[in-house]
Amino acid sequence: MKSAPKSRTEANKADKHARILDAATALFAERGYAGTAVPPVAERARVAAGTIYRFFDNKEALVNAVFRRAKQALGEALFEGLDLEQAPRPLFDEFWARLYRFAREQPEAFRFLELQDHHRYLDETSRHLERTVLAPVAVMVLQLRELGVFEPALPVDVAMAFIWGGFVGVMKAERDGHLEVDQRAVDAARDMAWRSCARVQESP
Amino acid sequence: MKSAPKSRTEANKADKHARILDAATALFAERGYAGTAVPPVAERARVAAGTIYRFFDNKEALVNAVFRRAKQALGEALFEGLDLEQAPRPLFDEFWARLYRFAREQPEAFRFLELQDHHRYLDETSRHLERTVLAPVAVMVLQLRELGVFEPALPVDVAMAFIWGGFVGVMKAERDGHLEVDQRAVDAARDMAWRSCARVQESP
Amino acid sequence: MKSAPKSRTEANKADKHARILDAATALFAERGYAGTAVPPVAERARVAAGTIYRFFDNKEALVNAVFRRAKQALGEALFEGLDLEQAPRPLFDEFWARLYRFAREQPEAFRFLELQDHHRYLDETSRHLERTVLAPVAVMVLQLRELGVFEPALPVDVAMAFIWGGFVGVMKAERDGHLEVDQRAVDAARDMAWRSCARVQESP
Amino acid sequence: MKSAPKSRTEANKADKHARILDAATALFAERGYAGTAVPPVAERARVAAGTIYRFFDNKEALVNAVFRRAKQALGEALFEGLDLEQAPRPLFDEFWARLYRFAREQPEAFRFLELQDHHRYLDETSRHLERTVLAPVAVMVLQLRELGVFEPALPVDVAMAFIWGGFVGVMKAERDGHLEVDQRAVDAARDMAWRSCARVQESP
DNA sequence: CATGAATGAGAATTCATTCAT
DNA sequence: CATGAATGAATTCTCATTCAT
Repeated sequence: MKSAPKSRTEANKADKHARILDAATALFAERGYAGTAVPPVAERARVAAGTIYRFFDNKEALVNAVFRRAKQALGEALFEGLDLEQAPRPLFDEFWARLYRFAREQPEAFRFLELQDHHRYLDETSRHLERTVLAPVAVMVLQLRELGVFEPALPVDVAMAFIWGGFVGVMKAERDGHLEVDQRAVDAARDMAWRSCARVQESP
Repeated sequence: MKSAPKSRTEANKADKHARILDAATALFAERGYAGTAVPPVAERARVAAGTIYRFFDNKEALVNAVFRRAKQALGEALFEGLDLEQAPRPLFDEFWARLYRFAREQPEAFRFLELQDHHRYLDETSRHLERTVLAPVAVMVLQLRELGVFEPALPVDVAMAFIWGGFVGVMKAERDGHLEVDQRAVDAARDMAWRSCARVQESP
Repeated sequence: MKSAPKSRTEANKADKHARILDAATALFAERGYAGTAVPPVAERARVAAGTIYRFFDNKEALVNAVFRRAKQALGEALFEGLDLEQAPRPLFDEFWARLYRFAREQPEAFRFLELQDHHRYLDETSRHLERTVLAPVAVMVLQLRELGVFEPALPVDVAMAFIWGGFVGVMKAERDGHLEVDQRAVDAARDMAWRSCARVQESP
Repeated sequence: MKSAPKSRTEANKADKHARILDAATALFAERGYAGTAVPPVAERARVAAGTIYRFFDNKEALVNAVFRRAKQALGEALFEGLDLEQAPRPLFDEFWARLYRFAREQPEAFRFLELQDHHRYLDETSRHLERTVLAPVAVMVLQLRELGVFEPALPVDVAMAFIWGGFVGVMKAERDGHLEVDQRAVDAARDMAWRSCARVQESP
């Protein structure tokens, strides 16, 4: 539990840090890492350009910080307080709802995470986070397969990549104007995701 | 079929044009649009930097040309000579095989198309192409739905976005080292894609 | 003799002032004026960056203060309590020993004084000091010349410049790794300096 | 032997390279390395700022190039065509005259070489040059000592450092306004240098 | 007074584009 | 036409100085 803000100064400092990350997330999401200059980030964060370098060693450190915060936020949005004891389908539905909520509530972080032009600038810590944050999904998929709910031959890694990609594809299609993602569309995508994994009923 | 080369000069010219597009595709795919400088493109294409500007007005025109060629190549790879009269599942399997072959044979074009940091630089012609190239897929999905092979409630646009996204997700996972895409994985992904759309068998 | 410290506060203040000058001398000596940033000076002096500006108007004023203190320390080291009544050679030897002691005991001040990249920032007072501190040496040289110990045709200003330069050259050669300055080397240099001025014995 | 200029373009290129080195030498000599910004160098060389980076990787590479050219020019000025068979004193006088001519004809290179604030940026090649260029002087001093012209106890390295330092001290005193270096002064300094090394005549 | 976070002008460097050859 | 050296605006980053706390 965070204690009350220590002082105006410290609160302010944390604030600036967050404002810089917010601004960078939004601009990186919009224009890509290489396409974003530092001064616009500063301007959006309402700080001077030099201030960014008080918080981050360089642009690369900044993009790593943005990445980590976004990835961690995703992990929390997906798993914090998630009741793993539910029945498979309700569990899957809640997972999907959380995914969608994240994409809606933190669209910039979500979009940033899909982007790829910063991948070459991620350091080892970030790459490690990349690998771990979605690990619980792997466990879920594995269990559902063991339970006979999912296809027995379903490769876990392929399933995760396919479903995540499918969700991203739907959100991207919306951004590109090919699609409007309303509740009906989200539900349709969720059902596709489910069916893509679910064990096919044998006709008796 | 292309007509015979008019003259050594013209052949040479066409060659340079292609080399520039090849080089730009590869570098854009690797580093993103903003992350790629023009001189390295020239070097890789074995032409002088100035020569690029004889063929393309500026870097933006170049990326549009790259995009169009890649998108068109995708369209051709997917649909050229495709026998639409096949039974649904074989048709789907062939479609998937073609998709995979494109990703393997033209990895740079494929990767470039997934990238997003050039989207803001695409002109109207390119955006139009974006919308039309995959239109035949929409037709396919629609027909399969009408035939009762696909879920009757399946929204065509969501289905396309989801499946394309799923495929991209799998290929991306491979590039990110999360996955090795061998024939088994491709088939697994294909089956997921099919199941995600296929009408669920009612237990009688 | 300094009067007793007025109060804890004032003593503290004088202390900070001295620490800042020490830090600045060391860093200017090491990296040059333009190559030294102010914050590292503050850090080394264990004060805040802003504090430096309570004592000195700006970086230029700081370097002038550093220069004056160093130059004055040199003057004191060379002449304080020097017995001018000694015979010429012992006097010269003591002068040389003092010079060497200064270079060893206050290496940073000594090195700073040789450096030249701050000269353009010196103000009139500093430049005046530059001219006066070594004035006693001129007197010494002049007297020795009058006494017939030094060459009658020896130009005083050339002699001073040459000998000072020679000493600096030897210390610099040590810093550059061309030379190790032990007692033997110091003595050799002293003898060179003496001979360079001393009246040549006519062979009878 | 250099062949005639290959083409206007190549001549121009070599020209720019030289102009940049000239400008950098002058400005580094005047303001020091850290005190000199790149654009003024470009302006003085009548090229664009970016052009400097076509010839030199960065400012550090530039200062190394400046150093090498200056040091080599010094070596050539001192030793090219020098008749080592002359009698000791004439040889020494010619050496001194060459030293003085270099200081007068290439004052910026000479002053640059005395400066110290670029030493930390010199690379191994430059440092090596530093050590080798004046090696012939060591040989000269050694021989004169063997011949009994110089003091038998004279340490060669100290002698070189002292004499070089003495000469530099005289030229620096002129620049600082303490002295006017005319022929009489140069000769006086030369005689000091000679005496500083020469074997003292024993009174019989 | 002392602090040190913040500033923003200015530094080094890159790169899209031009143009003399 | 093709070239690639040259350009200079724009980019990343630094640092002397200020000022709220």
